[in-house]
Amino acid sequence: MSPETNQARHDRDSVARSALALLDEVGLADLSMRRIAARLDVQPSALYWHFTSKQELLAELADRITASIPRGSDGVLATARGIRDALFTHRDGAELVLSTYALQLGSSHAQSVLTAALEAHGAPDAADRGAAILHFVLGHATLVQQRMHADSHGALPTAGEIDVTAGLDRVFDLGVTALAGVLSAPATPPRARA
Amino acid sequence: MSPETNQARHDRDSVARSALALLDEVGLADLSMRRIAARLDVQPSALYWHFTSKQELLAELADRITASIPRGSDGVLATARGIRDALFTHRDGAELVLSTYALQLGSSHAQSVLTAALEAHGAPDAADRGAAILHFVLGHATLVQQRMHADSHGALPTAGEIDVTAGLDRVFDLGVTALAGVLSAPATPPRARA
DNA sequence: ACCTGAACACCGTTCAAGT
DNA sequence: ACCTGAACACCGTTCAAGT
Repeated sequence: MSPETNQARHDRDSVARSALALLDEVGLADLSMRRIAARLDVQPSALYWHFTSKQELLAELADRITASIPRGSDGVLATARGIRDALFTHRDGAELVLSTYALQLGSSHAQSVLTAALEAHGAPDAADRGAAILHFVLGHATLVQQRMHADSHGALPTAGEIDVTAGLDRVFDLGVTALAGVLSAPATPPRARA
Repeated sequence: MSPETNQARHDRDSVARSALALLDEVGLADLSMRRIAARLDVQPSALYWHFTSKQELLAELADRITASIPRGSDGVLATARGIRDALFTHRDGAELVLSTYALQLGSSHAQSVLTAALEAHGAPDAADRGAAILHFVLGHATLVQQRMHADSHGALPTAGEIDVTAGLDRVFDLGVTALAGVLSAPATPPRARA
């Protein structure tokens, strides 16, 4: 009985996976190194063998979230939805990716997927439009996700029976198609050019 | 010599102003209740006479930042720039307003100024476009502001001599004009309708 | 009306030392 | 290679008590 007696012995991957699971349970604000350590039955200082700082751990989590973004979706809108949905996969995922991206840590996978989709569509300023769409998606998703969670637990001024999330999908689609350029706008079919 | 002997005696306004000044010096991450209290020569617990929580204080700061957004600028792009510049007026202003707005605390002054500008321009979906532009501006400004400050202090992977801020103004203008609708696009002058 | 003093339950990080 | 134990310098918040 030497293999799984009860000693833990973790590595980078097991720490990150445990942290990601804890993120879903308690949210980013309560995701502390001490809580992660407790979940692994380990002293807080043990985490610093695997990650040099909390920031590095968070960057790893952000990378795992963006890594699940599907490449080569059909069209810019579908790609943008893929990014948004990846952010929504984990609690506070948008906020986490936004702040990590701002500090220029973590990969730029989302950015590259977006510009690829734009180039495939023949957009003129693929790089600039890709950046703009990414900024919009991150801002939008951060706002919506925080609001969604605040709604589910009643901790805000409830304005009657109105669902605050209603209409936000419409705003998202409008935003992405507008930023992508006239080519992929759904309401106005592209007029054949001479 | 009774008026200004040395006793402090503060109110809501003096606390908020001191906190805003400290924000510019140390940034949002290091803006603690204890630091604000120290700056006012007061015990940390004294702050809770004026604000029920740190979150309420931060919401007040966010309101003061957005209150400086000018109403009735000429055009949607100018209005959006006014919002961005107001966020840039204080260190981490964009991040602060974004997170406060997400929690649905603080005023929606920025939102209303934007939709007003859009309606004045005769945009069809003024409310939706206003929301989309606000999400874009908040996401964009948060990203840019964090990157700007990381640049000025050398704490990131410097990719040669390239200025990271270069081209971001272009992305901002492109994003806002695209989201506002074809009417106010600068590169393509509005073709006279029949 | 506004503040002190003391406490409670937490943080991230470092570092010698253990196995 | 991976972890413990103990410490350091912090947090936000509460609450009785002072003036």
